[in-house]
Amino acid sequence: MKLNDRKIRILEAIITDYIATAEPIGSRTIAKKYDLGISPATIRNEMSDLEELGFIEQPHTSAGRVPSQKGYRLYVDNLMRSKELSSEEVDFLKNAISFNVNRIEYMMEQTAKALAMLTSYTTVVTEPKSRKVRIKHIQLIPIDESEIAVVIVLDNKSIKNNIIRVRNIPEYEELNKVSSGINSVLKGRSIEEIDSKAVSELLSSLARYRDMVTKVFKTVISVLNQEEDVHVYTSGVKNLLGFPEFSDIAKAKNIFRAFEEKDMLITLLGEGDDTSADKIQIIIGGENNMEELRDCSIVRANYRFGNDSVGKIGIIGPTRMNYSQTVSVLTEIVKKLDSVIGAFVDGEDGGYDE
Amino acid sequence: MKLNDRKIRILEAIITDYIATAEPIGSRTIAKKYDLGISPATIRNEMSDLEELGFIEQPHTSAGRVPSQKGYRLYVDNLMRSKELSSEEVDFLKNAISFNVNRIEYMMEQTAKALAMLTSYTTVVTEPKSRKVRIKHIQLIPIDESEIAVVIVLDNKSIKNNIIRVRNIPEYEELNKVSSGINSVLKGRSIEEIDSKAVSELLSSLARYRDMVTKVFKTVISVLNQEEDVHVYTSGVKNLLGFPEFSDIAKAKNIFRAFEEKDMLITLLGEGDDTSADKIQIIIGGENNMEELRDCSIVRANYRFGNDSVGKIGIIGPTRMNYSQTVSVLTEIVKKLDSVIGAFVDGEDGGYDE
DNA sequence: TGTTAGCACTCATTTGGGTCGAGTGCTAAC
DNA sequence: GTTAGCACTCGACCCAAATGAGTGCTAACA
Repeated sequence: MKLNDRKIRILEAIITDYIATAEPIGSRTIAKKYDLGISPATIRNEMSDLEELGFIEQPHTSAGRVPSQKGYRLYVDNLMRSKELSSEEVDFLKNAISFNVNRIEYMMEQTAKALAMLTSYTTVVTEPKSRKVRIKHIQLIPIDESEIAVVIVLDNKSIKNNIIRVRNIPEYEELNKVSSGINSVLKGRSIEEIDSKAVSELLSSLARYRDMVTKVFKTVISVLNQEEDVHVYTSGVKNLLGFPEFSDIAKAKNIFRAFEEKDMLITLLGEGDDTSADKIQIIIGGENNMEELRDCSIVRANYRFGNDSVGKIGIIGPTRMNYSQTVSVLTEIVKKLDSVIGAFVDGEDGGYDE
Repeated sequence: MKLNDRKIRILEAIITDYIATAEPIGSRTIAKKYDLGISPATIRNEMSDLEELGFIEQPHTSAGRVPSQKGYRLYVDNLMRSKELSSEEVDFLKNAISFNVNRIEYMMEQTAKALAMLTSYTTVVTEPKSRKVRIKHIQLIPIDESEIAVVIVLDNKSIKNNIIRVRNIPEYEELNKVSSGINSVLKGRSIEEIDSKAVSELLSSLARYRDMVTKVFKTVISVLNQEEDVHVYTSGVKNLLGFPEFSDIAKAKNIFRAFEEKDMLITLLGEGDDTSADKIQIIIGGENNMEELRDCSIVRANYRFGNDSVGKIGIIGPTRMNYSQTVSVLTEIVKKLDSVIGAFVDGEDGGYDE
């Protein structure tokens, strides 16, 4: 049996309609609503074939057909036409997000929110993360008699800090010298580039502060390894409650459980991941391996931060989500983020704030 | 009409039962389940009185009675017996939360999660915040040719940082001197204690770096004013979906909307607030002014951080929530937090980590 | 040979009536 | 003041019939 042009047109009609209405659709309705120039009976025959081919299925005997996972896949890969964003939508995104790279967490939070509002699905955004991040500067700051703060400036513009407790804290000037010593060894290096010989030399030359310096190194390593958990911003979870497929409370609860588990979200965004890929990826229904999210699809993308580090954005909706619009919105936002962040990292963006 | 002892016992029975079952309760059931030594008919008469007094109400003519807001209020204020936590519960809290004050955000997140699990309601926790926070130290760190990081150590153990862009950045040594100058003026001060004369003197003595220093002060002010938005940790939102009162999707969606609005949560935790109060506060049903949360009650408390700054914890459940258990759990956790944080701030807690 | 009209059949959903039972209020007797 | 008895109310539940959207099959048509 061949998937001829007419079958494809019918399949497209079924998917379009189902995306819009969430109701199974029958032959008569297709004939009436979509001008295919053939009668319901013919459509019935074709639908019977489409079902046999696995592109659509029937919830129960006397109901219409709905697209199957395989059907959506065909649609997404071959049929879907990309949709231009309306100027209102572009404006909305521009106004809803303050592209202020100094407050990157805030920006990501706003991005999540804006996407959730625009698509009326759920949005998940992770902070950018890099394996090759380098140290720009390390500074030790005294807090009180028994504590100092270790401030680590990274070359991806983020600043991490941690408090450590040590027994004897040197005077301010002295502490600055220790800072300098540590900097001389670590500055400009990524985790793989740390020279362990230089480190142990430094340790012996600063024997008086051995305890402290060891702790500092420990902190640095843990920061570079990004052991601390990455932030995840979620928005619009409530949106899903509006869709009829989740009006069953039990189902809804299941999905919500997934959204409360940060680890799950991270796997969801990372699964089968090709970090270098610039392309938007679409994961349909059961293609993700999470039982809880079997009735959901995910449209996700990476955004660049500098040359090397990437964050992820995912938009999660019902399987019959509006893929075309979602892809457009996501493309737009990733482009915007890339350009804003890129300009910032390159220093092209003048913008000395007053 | 007087609220005699017998009426109170009946009211208590109604509330206890309704909290457990979420079903309206009738006179016969009370007579059977609770050994009050009177017949259903008598109970009926008393219930009729209780209804007239406004402590209970009838969803519809042929149903039993449910407690009214006024009824819960009476119960919470006068009738409720405080319940000891079981040792399992205490253990659970102890194990679920790693009381590590160096990672305060993490600790708060865990606290929210643990409370949500233990109570099976929703928990909201805000970071501690203080109006009288003082500066302990300020450090300027060079990032590149056009940017420096301003790191501000506060006396509540938190460290804030911000990147500012400036045109001409002095050498490292010179920058340290500027840091020192700024410190001499700001160290140990809260926002109200900043000496504006000293500031302007400093500004003129550092005329070369006027632009930079001005920006640093601006940053400091904004940090001290805590203009940046406070973190809120929420956990267990999905739990509410398990309660029959929210099995109506529309209602659930409404509530979820509230939980996605950070501002709403903050108001919720802060409303009619007495920051100095150590007491646990209970807000029943419509007593909060949020339409969305009319069917919810909130049990909330402040926890201290140092002498002066406070964070808030709120547990949100259906109006018929188990007030007694919730109060106990919350009391326990606040006590624990106060002691952990207190010990840390006072430096009594030795704990030099190895 | 592909298309279509016609028809019997299926089955989820809706509708309406009937019963059940939990609960009430009232009255009269204790 | 308490209780037994009774009529009444009304939501919940069940069941059967009606509805209608949809199908598959067959036979006629172009």
